[in-house]
Amino acid sequence: MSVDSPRSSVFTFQSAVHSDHVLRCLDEQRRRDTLCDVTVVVESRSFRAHRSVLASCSDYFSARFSNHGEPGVVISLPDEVTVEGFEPLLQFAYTTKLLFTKENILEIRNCAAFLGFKNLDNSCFEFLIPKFFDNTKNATTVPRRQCCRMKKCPRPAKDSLASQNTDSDVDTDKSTSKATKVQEDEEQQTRATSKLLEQPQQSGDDASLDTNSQTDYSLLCKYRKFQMAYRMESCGSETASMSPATTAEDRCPLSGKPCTRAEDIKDSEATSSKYVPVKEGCDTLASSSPRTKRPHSEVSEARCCDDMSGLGCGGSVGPTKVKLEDLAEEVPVASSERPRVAGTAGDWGTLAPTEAHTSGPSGGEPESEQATAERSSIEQEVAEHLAKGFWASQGLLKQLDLDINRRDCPFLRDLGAVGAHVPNGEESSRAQGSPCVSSQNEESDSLDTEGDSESYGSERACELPFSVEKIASLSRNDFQQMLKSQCLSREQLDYVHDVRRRSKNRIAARRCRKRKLDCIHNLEGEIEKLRTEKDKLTTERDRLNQQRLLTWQSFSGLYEKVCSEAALRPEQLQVLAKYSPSSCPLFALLSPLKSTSAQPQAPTEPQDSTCTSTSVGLSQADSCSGPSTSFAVETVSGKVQTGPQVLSSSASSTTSGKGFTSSSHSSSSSSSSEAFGIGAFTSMRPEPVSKLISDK
DNA sequence: ATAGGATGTCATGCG
DNA sequence: CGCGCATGACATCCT
Repeated sequence: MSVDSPRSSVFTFQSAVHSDHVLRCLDEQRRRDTLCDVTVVVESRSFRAHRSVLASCSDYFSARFSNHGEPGVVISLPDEVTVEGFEPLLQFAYTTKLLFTKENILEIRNCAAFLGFKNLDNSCFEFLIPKFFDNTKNATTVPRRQCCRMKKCPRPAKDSLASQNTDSDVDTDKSTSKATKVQEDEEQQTRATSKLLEQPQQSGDDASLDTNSQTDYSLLCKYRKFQMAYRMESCGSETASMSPATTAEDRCPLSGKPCTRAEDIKDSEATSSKYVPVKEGCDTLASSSPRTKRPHSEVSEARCCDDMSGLGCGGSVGPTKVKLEDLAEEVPVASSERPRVAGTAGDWGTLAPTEAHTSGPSGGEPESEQATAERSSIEQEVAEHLAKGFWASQGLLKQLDLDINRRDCPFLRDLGAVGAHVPNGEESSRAQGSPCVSSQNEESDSLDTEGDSESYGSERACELPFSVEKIASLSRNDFQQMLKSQCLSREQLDYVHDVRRRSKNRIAARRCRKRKLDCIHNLEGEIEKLRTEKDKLTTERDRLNQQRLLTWQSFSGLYEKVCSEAALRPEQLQVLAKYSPSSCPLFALLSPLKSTSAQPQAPTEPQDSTCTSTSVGLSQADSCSGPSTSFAVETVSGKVQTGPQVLSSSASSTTSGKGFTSSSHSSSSSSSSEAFGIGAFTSMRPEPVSKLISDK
């Protein structure tokens, strides 16, 4: 919208939300199947959509629709496109958000390539796929594709995934320009890639396994002195199990989907010790030039190095053809660099501990700190990469775009949403109004938890030859060995131990808090469950009461009928009542005689033996009602309708039945009144009564 | 300005 | 005895 001013100046107002709004409306329409003019059939599943939207996003659809002018067209996609891959893409088309998991990223990528989906930065796939699937491999064999692509660095021929991906990406680009023509090629690529990625896919399964394995831990027990938590944690440290939240909430900060951490965690043991210093070394390189003034390309390159270092890229990379690991291992951080490196927001070395935050509120299994750090570092790295790609693709990653908050980046926004600290030059998501690039220096000192001023100030003073995170992440033995290998002063030793203690404690505190939260959540769930159960039981009780009343009334009618037909005299009735439980409706018939109200308005509860009356103790019977009697009532009601054959067996099988029968014949004052409990009530059936009467 | 959440740190107890 | 962990308490920062 533009408005002409009185003077010839032209002002432009550009809505920042308009496009979002339009897209949102389109998505809404799609969901409601409003104004949709195409049905896309994928694997026998139909998706309604707008041709214009699809065509805008996909060369494939664009080409297809150009041949179908009429609305209401149904397009069946070839087998190469699967629901698993297409659905996220469709969602992306309408929401700009691509939800992916480690499991479906390949499928999405293949579908995107096939369909020529635009604006899905290939570098995302380039980055994500190897990140997801190659991490368990020897890190040094995994090239950082973004670097390598540009530099065409040599790759091990066996690193099929990487090379394949790279090649595929090229094809993807191709397909973007002429999707319909490269379908065959794409198919081949797809198949080849899938084949080659079989192994990685397994790692994905592992991840899911781990995910599942951790869903069954009870936080409630943790609450009780955290016993279970303790057990699970010790377990989780080994199995790298994740939280149930992950589960649910412990989703990848990038996508809201379950993360790949399990895999990452698994090899964290193997990589973490290397991982951190490598980053440092790389960062040392990266930080050798002024961060703020570095053009984006350089930033990316530096980042690329970082990323690569994370992967342990052994190939030559980018502008700095240095084997980073060697650098990190061999070059002790100079005192002049160290503080900056450590305190710099972009320091990968500070990443691991910081990232442990990501596991915090998202819930989940207490992980080993290394596992957490490692897993999180992957997530962070992925997020960072995606963020870069996002900004770059949006043309926002420029020095001048100081008003772009990292929050505007979907990846980092999500990352921040889970409480993650964002490492690197870009300050943490907490920082307000922070420019995504320009803040690198300004915020550099306030970044990492591990990089608090005190730590690094002291570290600077001590000039320690190793990083803080190394201090914290090493095992006890390794730590001791490292200390021995270094000739440290007393002050340095104290400081190192202090750092280690605080770091450990920090992580422990996180675990502790997370457990508490999980316990609270679990207890809430349990309360809700119990509440539901209570409601259910209350309803059941009411129903049973109602049924009991009806049963009692039915019995009363039957007894009355029988007695009237038999024309029993009051004495006979009393005799009969003598051997009947007070709960028997027979008493109702005696009420006129005894001038008591045996009333069914409050149906007499079948009583316990302790309150059974051998005489006509109606009032007693009333007073003996108890909650446990409802079962008996149900028994009665159930058997009343079962007929004589059941009744006879039931009566003869119960002691009360026997007592009733025998006493009726002997007319002895049976002391078996105690037997007139539930069973007695159960045995009080019309048939025995009539039999008794007839016997009489 | 203030409340509340998140996080780090310290002290303490336990294994 | 040293160490790691769990946890309560407190401080600080941030929203």
